[in-house]
Amino acid sequence: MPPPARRRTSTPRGERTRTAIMNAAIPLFARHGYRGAPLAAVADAVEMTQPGLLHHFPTKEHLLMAVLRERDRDGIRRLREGWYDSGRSAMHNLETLVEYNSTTPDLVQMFTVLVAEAVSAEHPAHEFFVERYAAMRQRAREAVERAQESGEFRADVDAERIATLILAVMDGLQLQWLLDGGRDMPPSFALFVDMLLEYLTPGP
Amino acid sequence: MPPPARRRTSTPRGERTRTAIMNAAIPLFARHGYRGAPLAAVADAVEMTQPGLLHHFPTKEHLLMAVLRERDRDGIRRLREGWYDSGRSAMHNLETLVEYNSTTPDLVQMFTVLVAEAVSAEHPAHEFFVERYAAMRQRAREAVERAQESGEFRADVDAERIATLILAVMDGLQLQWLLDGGRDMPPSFALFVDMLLEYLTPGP
DNA sequence: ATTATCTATAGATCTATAGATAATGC
DNA sequence: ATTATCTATAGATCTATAGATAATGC
Repeated sequence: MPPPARRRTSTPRGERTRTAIMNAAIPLFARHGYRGAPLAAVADAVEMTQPGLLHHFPTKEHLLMAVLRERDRDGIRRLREGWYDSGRSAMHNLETLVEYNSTTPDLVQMFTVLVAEAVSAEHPAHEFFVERYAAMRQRAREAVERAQESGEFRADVDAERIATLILAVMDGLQLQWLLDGGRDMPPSFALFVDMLLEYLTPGP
Repeated sequence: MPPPARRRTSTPRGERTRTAIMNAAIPLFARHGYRGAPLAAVADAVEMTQPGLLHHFPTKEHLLMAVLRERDRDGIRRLREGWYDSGRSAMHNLETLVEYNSTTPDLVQMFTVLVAEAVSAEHPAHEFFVERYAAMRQRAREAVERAQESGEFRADVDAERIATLILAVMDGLQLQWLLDGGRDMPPSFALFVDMLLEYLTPGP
């Protein structure tokens, strides 16, 4: 006999509620972090009781991971096209991503706050973020390496370090942007890309 | 009649205890954030009871702010010399700072975790970090501007944006370093400084 | 019949206060 | 005398469970 199904089947209504709960959780995790956001606040935001919410996500940790995985999938989709055409187009893609990010402050804040919280190995999302960063770095590294192989970028620079720098600039700009509403991200990132392309372009 | 003194006078013994408490708080705020670190854990670490601790810092918030201000003063002291000699020496100073930071992971982690928590305007350290970043950015901007005025750096780049980038790279590298123990910060930062100096050096 | 939601609540934390005792310093 | 520390505890949260009721779908 097969083991009992782990997840209860769910109706269309249930699916809608799950989605609403995840969307409501984003600004709350963003503002208060995982530890600081009470489940009851998420439940309130979708006008239901806290035990009602737990019918859809058996624990707070399940809710957290569901939100992270769902939103991460979205972000990855956004990087698909044009990523490998050339080094320049990959960098251009990143600029587009940064512009998009600057239109979704809640999402950016949630990821910024949660990754910092998750630096600690005990945090439920620690593994998730370790893997997420490794994957993003590898993706960026591959783009740089291809451009190096084609001769578009100079080959005497460590592609992994460039990848690390690119992620660092994106994260660091997000932090300053969140901390001080006025600060604009895209032009600062564009300046970095400018620097990077000049640096990586082979001398004449 | 003068109003009663706000802070109780304190003996040498009291001062020692205060210092011990602040030092014990650093790794705990680093690992669990402000909200996640119970006062009782800090008290345990210095082998005293939680109400005993509150004799020295009237509230948890007072402890947080005392630790932040104390450690910030330290960091600023470390940037004084050579900062203004030239653009290159300022950048070299930053490399030294990054190298120093890589020897104090607890401090780096505390600042990284707390600034993210403090992005939210309700956080008790929000104002502190907003001001801290504004001050650091201004300091970096001034160094770039002086190098531009002396002709060492090209003058057609916005010094404020360069300053923003420098802070972003430092923060972003710290995050990846904390998340993935192995990642080395100083060489990545050195690569960035290399790029930056090449970019800012006036053409021949 | 099954899923969705609610009320009630146990059990675990956590900050801060009240009030007593122990240690220290003029 | 004053500061430092302790015991005891009130009061506020917060997660998760038990068990009942309401709504939905074959």
